[in-house]
Amino acid sequence: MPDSTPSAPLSDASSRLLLRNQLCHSLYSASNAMVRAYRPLLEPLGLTYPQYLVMLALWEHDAVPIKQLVEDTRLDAGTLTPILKRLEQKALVQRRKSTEDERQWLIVLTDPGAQMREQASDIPLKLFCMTSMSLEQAQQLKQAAEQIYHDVVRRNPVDPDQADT
Amino acid sequence: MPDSTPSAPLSDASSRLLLRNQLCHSLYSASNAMVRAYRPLLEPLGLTYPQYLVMLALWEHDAVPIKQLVEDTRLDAGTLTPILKRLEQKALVQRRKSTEDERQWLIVLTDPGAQMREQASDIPLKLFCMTSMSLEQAQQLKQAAEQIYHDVVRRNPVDPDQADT
DNA sequence: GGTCAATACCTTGTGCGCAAAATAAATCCC
DNA sequence: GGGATTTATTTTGCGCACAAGGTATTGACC
Repeated sequence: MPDSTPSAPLSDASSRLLLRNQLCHSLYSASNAMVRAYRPLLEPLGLTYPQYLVMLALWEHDAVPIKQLVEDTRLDAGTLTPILKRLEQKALVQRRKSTEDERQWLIVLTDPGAQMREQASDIPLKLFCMTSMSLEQAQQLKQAAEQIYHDVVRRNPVDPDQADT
Repeated sequence: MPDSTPSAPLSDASSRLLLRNQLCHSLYSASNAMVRAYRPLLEPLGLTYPQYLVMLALWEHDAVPIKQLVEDTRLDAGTLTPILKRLEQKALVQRRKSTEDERQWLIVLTDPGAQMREQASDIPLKLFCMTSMSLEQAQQLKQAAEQIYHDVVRRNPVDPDQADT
């Protein structure tokens, strides 16, 4: 392996700046490619990938405040607002004002929204089958992605109070 | 581990639809968090993460046609056009018409663009230090991300002729 | 040498990501 | 109980992702 996998990709500044040594570039392009791969699978449902994430969250817990959707989907609140608006336009969800806290909106599945779960049930397997990964590899990759997520979120917290604890 | 890491996350449709079993969700949020983590590091250079990717590519090969930048950065051509326009506005690159093929533009670093490489040299290490990953873990994650990228790109090719070969 | 398809690149339109600022309701606190 | 602070959500503005469609140049083929 003369140069495709140098033994010390962090050894000097020059090799660190090589695109082929950039873990983040691999992560970034893999994520984008994955969203692209979802597109034809989600197209029959009329969903985008982030919209699908919201539906996944709602199929687990219906009638949840937006705050919890932010937490579960890891989407930004400012991103979620227009996504929910579009899901509402498609008659998949409804907004209901929380009774005990007038600031909160509860997001509720409509019947079509709840029924869509069936049509989506084979999507995860289909996407997994696009890859040549073993289940073990996939689990390992998931765990590594989780670790990097929590690491960099901890160091770039939304709430500065959580920094360096 | 009663339910946080079920032994068979692909066993039935119900558990496959759980957000916590979605490798793609981990990948997606890790990638987004990573880009967020780059922001404060790139802010002194006045670059976004995709712009930084282009600069990385140019620091390797100057005076390249856009077609090669598409390949190296894995960014879409339609995405690259406005990125290059912004880099040009910041006087980091210039466009030069190729002499042997009038369709091609060559992207050339300006002096400030080339000199920016020095200021960027410690960014990869800084980001790596935000994580708690070992070098081995990082290399493993990179390789897994590469695999998933090539797998799903092969199955969702830009050029249909490449499908299922 | 003139069509015709392929190639390189750009444009347009929609949706997302996210920082920063705004709004409005709840809570703290004296 | 009234003003200050916090919390839940929305808005605004900019940049990116990408599909679809357009333009112009090249090269292949007849």
